[in-house]
Amino acid sequence: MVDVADTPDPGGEQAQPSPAVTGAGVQSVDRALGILEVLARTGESGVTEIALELGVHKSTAFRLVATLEAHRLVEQTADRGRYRLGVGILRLAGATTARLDLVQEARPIARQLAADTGETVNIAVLSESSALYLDQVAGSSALQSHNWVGQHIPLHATSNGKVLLAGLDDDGLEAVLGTLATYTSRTITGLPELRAELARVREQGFAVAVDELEVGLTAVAAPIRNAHGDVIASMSVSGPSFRLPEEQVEEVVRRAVAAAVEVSHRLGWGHR
Amino acid sequence: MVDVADTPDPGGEQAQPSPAVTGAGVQSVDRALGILEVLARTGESGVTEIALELGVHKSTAFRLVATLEAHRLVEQTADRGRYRLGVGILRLAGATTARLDLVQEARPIARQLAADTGETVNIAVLSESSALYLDQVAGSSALQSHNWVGQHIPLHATSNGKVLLAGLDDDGLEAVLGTLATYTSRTITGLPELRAELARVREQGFAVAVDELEVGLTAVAAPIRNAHGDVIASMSVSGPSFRLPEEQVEEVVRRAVAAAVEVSHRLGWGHR
DNA sequence: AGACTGCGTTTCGTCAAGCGCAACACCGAC
DNA sequence: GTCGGTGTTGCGCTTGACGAAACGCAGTCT
Repeated sequence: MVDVADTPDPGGEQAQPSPAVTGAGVQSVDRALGILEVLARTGESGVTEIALELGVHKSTAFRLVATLEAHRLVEQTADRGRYRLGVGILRLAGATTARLDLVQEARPIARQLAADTGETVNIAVLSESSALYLDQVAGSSALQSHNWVGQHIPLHATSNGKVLLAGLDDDGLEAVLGTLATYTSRTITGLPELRAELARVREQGFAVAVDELEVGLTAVAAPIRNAHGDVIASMSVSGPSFRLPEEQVEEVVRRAVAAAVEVSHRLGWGHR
Repeated sequence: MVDVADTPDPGGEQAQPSPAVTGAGVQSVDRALGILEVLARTGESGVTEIALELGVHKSTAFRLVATLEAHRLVEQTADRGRYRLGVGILRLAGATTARLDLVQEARPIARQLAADTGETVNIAVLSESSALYLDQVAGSSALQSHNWVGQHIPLHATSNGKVLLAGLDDDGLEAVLGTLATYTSRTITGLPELRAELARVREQGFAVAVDELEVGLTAVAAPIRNAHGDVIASMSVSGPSFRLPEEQVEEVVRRAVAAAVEVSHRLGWGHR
């Protein structure tokens, strides 16, 4: 057919081989997924707002959103309203965690641990330079308490994070650690101090964080290992500091370590 | 050519048993989301398999998968391996659950249930070896029972409690159960009888309690589940026994179960 | 060993699918 | 009323996505 190259290639203007900053493959899909991320960040947005954020036209954003809506990944608040993430995400997330034998094996034990201690139990893995929470079992009260699943948490200021860091070698540590942000007066911000703390964690087989991420929040964590002995995840018990005084932390640590060991066994660690 | 979405029809797109993509919208996005659904169903698939399932060419499927991978929504098992859902899904889910509150999602449905039955509706969760009532919607009748919100109620003598217990495994059951106090002559006090009753509850998907906590008080309850299928709460309809004769209980049970299922769906429970 | 078959991956020319534009319906505020 | 804002919808044009075929690599059968 006609070669309507109105804008001919101006001489040697090679197309940049990697023009896409976002690592784009299929662009419309890329944009659609961008919409999901925008909604995850903002919680709720209108079509115009989304279009602005993505740098595309309103109508484009609308069509993408409509497609996402057909799959229940987003939903609109009113008949003529803004959009937010929908339940389809949750169904996919359920399938994601169901697939992870880690979560499968850990869940009953986590539940038992939560029942024994009366506090919230979390399971986290290392992901993209932070701790990603895979699963959570609420403790005594407040099943509606804040859900951390899917959240990214700083590594140096949490018991889970310290356990995960302690499982890395020096190279891995350097690759993962960024700047050590300060959250409270007790947050470990110096690299030497952190290394010392990690050595202690490695030696004693658990980590404790009191008021390091948030004042009044105490957490203990223990490593979960795979068949090779690598630390692949961390299991934590956390609650308000007043409910977890020092003498009780010992008992909680004992239970948490035992639970983590049990999960590790189920994953094939130290068999026979 | 194909008319894109003659009518958006946001309601009737379910129950397409064939893996064929749902249709309307931006085609490539539609296919990409189809891939997510395929992976959610199969747990793990190769490019060729996905392409076959979607009815597209291998290369097309690959490009879509690669785009999804760039956003961490899928990941491949090995360097040259199959694909499965990734952690990006969990991050999105975190943003979704952040706004999902059990009480908030359940209240409109509970209100409808109360209106339909004319009786009081309660929502309870497991907390510290008893049932904690989170919310209550009064029925239409003048005869009101007192407000139970915030109260801790014995697990073995209420319909809500039995539903919550039925959601536990044996270990959890043992951890939670104390002594089975006697409230009326119909209270279940023997552990074997309770186990049998819980098995029945588990099988039929609801619980009934007549005069077990208090003479003259009848209640039915159905489980509310999260995305993993765990029983996280229980929704009950309760009223004076004389207003809930046996033949009417059937109808109330049907409504209560339907309401609980609806709430579960809003919380991401699959299985339409 | 070698041929063969399967996989995931890459390249490339073609064409229709998706894009931006602009107009639309609708709502609330000045 | 007008204006500015929203989400929504046709419509041509072109860009971006598609399918066919080739490629590199691992197993596996002969």
